[in-house]
Amino acid sequence: MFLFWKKGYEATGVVDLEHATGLGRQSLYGAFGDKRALFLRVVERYFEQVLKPGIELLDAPGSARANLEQVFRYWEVTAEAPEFHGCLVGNSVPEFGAKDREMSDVLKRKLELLEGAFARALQRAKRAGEVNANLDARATARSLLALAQGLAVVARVNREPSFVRSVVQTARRMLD
Amino acid sequence: MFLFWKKGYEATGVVDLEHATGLGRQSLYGAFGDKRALFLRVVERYFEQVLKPGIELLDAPGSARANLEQVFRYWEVTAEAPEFHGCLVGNSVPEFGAKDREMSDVLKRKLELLEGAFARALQRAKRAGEVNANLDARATARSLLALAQGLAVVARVNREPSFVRSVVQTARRMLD
DNA sequence: TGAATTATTGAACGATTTGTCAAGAACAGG
DNA sequence: CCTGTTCTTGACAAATCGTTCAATAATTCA
Repeated sequence: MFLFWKKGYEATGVVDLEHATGLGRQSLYGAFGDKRALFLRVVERYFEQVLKPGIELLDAPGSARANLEQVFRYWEVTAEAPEFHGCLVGNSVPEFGAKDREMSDVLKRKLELLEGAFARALQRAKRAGEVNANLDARATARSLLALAQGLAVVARVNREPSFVRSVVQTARRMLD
Repeated sequence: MFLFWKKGYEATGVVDLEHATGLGRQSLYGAFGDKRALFLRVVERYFEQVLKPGIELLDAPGSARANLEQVFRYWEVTAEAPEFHGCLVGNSVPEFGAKDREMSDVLKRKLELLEGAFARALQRAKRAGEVNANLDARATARSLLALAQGLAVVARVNREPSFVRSVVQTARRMLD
């Protein structure tokens, strides 16, 4: 998973995958079919291990606003980490967007699930009076998604921690 | 330029470049050196033709707030266009981020120039009382950059015009 | 016009790509 | 212990990658 995450789909060769997994070639192809199918599994794995915990955190009972704040803090610690490779889903969008509609749809669905979780948390925070009452939950959820994806892209080249903090600060301001 | 923009660096072969430019192979290599050098030229060209006009628009005299609004409208029309391929710079970040620091620095500089233009416009709008007086120009500029890059990524798979409009609406709200 | 330089063309290069084949190792059940 | 199945290993095949070579065409300049 980390190979695809770090280097992207095309730049990762099957020989790299062999070294990373320890499996031989025939085992890889026997188990997954081909490279593309393996990548699909990796996307699912990435969603389960990275995005889904965030979604569950947003849906966790208690203060939705506090949940959102925790997600923002998660953005900070990951994007400031010395080895940050953005979001596997977002990284893959440009790579498949022009030539693989099915893959694009898979990626799109993952982003939609994240957007939905943001929207639910915002709606819940709104009802609890934890965020601005005039806030458009749907539009804000979409913007938080875009902000996160943009942060994932820009923070890969701009390594200043202050950059990440500026963006996260704005994310917080969006709720008030 | 459009080939790299649409398909990315690795996915674009030199045979594609021949067909796109009409030039023969030796001519391409004689004129640019190699594929990577050609891509560097393409990035410069993209900056001149796409990003720089936006920067100049932000720096244009008159109402800075109006200039910002015009940029937001530009986001809308481009991201909603039937053939939208995101931002060449942002698309390239994941592709080079893990293996080509020099290229990453080039991409980083392009994003910084955009961020700087946002910051100047925001500062100017602040002095003119066209935006919230408590606004942190630097942080907001960084966030507008991230929002734009995120929009460029997500809007490639989520083709609903309402998505783009939601994000742009939030960008406007960030100024108040 | 003639000679020298530049530009273009098609073929070929070596390296690397994904995917497959076939032989051998480990293991299962009877 | 022997046979049949599964798994692993390395080599191989076909295609494509970026790049270069060699020959031809075009152009420039005296």
